[in-house]
Amino acid sequence: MNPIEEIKSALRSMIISALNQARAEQALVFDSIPDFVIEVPREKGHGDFACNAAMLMAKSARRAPREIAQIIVDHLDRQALSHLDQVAVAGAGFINMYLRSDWLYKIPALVMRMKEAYGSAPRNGKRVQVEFVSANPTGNLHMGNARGGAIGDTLANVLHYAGYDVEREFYINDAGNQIEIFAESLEARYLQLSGQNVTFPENGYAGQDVVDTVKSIRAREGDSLLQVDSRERQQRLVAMALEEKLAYIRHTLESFGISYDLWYSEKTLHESGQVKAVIEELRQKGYIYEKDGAQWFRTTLLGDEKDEVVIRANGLPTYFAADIAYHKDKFERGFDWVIDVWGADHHGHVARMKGAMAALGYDPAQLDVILMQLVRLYRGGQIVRMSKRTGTTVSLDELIEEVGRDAARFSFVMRNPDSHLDFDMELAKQQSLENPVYYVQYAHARICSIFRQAGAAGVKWDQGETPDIAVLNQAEEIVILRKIAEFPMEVEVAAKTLAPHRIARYSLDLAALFHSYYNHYRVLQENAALQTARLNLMKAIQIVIANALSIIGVTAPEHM
RNA sequence: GCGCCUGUAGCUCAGUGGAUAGAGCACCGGCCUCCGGAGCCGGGUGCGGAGGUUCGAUUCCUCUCAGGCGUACCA
Repeated sequence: MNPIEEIKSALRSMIISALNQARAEQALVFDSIPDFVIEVPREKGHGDFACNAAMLMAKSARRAPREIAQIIVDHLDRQALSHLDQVAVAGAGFINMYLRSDWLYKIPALVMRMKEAYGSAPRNGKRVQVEFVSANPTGNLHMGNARGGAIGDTLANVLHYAGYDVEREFYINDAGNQIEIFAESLEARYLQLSGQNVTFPENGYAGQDVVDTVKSIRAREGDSLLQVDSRERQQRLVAMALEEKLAYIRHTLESFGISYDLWYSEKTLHESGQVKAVIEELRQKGYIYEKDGAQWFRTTLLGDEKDEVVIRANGLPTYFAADIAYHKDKFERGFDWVIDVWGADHHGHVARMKGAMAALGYDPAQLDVILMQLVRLYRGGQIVRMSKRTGTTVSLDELIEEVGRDAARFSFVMRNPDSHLDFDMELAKQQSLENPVYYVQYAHARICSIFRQAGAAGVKWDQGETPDIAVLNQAEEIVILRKIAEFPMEVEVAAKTLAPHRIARYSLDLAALFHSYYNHYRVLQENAALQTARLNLMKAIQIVIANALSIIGVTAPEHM
C-alpha cells in the first residue's frame, strides 16, 4: 500500500491516455511516448504533482513544450482521478497538477490499520543477503566496524520493509595470513607472561587486548601450554582466542542492536575444499596461470590493471581466493541479491569480485557492494589512529558506553556511506543532548504524553475511519499528512538506491513538522471533532516515527 | 603515475536531470498562567574551477585543483 505511488500511477496513465487521444485526433504527431516522470515539485506553488512529458517531446513532436503541455491538458480525462482539482501549464512546459486534499484523509486510518507494518511493501519472495562488519576476529571492534554495523543492519531492515526476505551474515576471517600472525603474537605473549624472554613479532598484533586475551587463557590453562610443541601451542592458543574474540564480537554487536542469521567461517571454505575447487573451475575456464611459483588469476581479462595471486608460492590461498569461493557459495545458496558492506580501503576489490562472479557464470548485477568511506576518529580535536596493531583505538564498547547506542547508531546511519566521516568522541559526548536522534525521540515521547493526558482526562475519540478527519484543513496538517503518505515511497527508494540514511533524514523531517505543529496548534481541546481529527493525526505521526526509528535500530521512548 | 570516493552556508551534512538549492550546529533577537522549552518563530546573495551534453546541470561527460583511500605472493 503506497499512497503516493497510487496517485502517481493514476496521473501517469491519465497523461498517457491524453497523449494517445491527442494523437488519434491528430492534434499532436509523435512516434512514441518518452519516459517522463510524475514528480513532487520542490515548490508548493507548483502543485502537488508535476509532469515533464511535454518538454521531453518537444523535439520529436516539433512543437513548443508549452503548446504540447496545453494539448495534453486539453485531452485529459479528468474523471479518471476524482481527487484531481486543477491542472495548469507552467514554466518551461511543466504540467502542474493540484489535488483536493481529501485524498490524504484516508492516510491516518491506513497507518493505524497497518501499525508497525506501515511503510512496508508486500513480500516479494526475493531473498537478499547482507554481509556486514565481518571484522577480523583478531582484535576489538572499531569505529569503522561501528559505522558498517549501523549501515548494514539498517539497510537489512530497510530491505525487509521493502518486501525482501533478508539474511544477515558475518564472515569470520578465521584463516589465512593474519591468523598466522595472530598465532605468533599469542604465543609470544604467552611465553612472555610465562617469564620467557622472547621477542614479539615485528608485524604482530601489539594491542593490549591480545595481552588480556592471553592472560585470561593463562588463568585457565596455567603453564600447561609450555609442555607442547610450538605448532600445537599456537593452534590451541588461536582456537581459544578466536572463541573468546568471537564471543566478544557477538556480544558487543548484540548490545549495538545487531544479530546475525549466520556466522560463516572462512576456515570451513578451506577445509571443505571449496577454495581449491573454485580455483580449479577458474583454471578450466582459462583464467589461471602459474608464475614465480604462484597461481595467478588473469583479472586483466576482466578489466583489472594487473593480475592477482590466488595461491601463493608457499601453497596457501590468498584472501581473494577464499572470498571468491565465499561469494560463489552465496550465489549457490540461491540468493537473488547479494550485498556486501565494505570499507573504502577494499574498493579495488569490488571490480575484481564482480569480474570473478561473471567468470564463474553468475550475474554480477546481482552483487552490490556498498563502499563505506572510512571513519577518522578524533578525541578533542586530536586524531586517533585506528590501527589494531598499535592498539590505540576506541572500541565499539567504549562508543556505546560513552555516546550511547541510539545516538551512535543514528549518527552513523544519518550520513551517506559515501561521506568521509570525521567522528569526534568528545564532541559527540558534549553534544549528546542536542544530538538529532533526541529530537526525533522527543517528538515520539511528546506524542505519547498527549495520549497519556487524553487517557487521564477520559477523552473518547474514534480511532481510524472517522468523518471528523476532514476537519484537518490547516496547511500544516495537510503537509504532515503528505509526509506520512510518502513514508512507504521513502522506504522503497532507500532500498532501491541502497541508501539507509534516507530513513534517518525522513525521521528528522517528520519530527520537525510535528514540533512546529505542536507549538502552533492544540490537540486536546473543547471542539470534539477537531480533537478527534488531531488525535488521529498524532497517532499516525507516532506510528511512523516509531517505524522509522525501528528501521534505524533506535528506540522510540514514551518518556525521556 | 593510475584507480575509487569526496569537495554545497563559518562548521557537520541533505539534495532518484527540473522551476526560487535545504536542515542541524554555532551566532543574534523573540516565544510558555496553554497537551513535555530536549521545543517553536525570525535573521543567510553557498554548489572548488573551466569547458561540454541538454529545453533545463549541484546532479551526466571531459579536463583541472584540493583532500581521503587504494595500487602486496596483507586482508
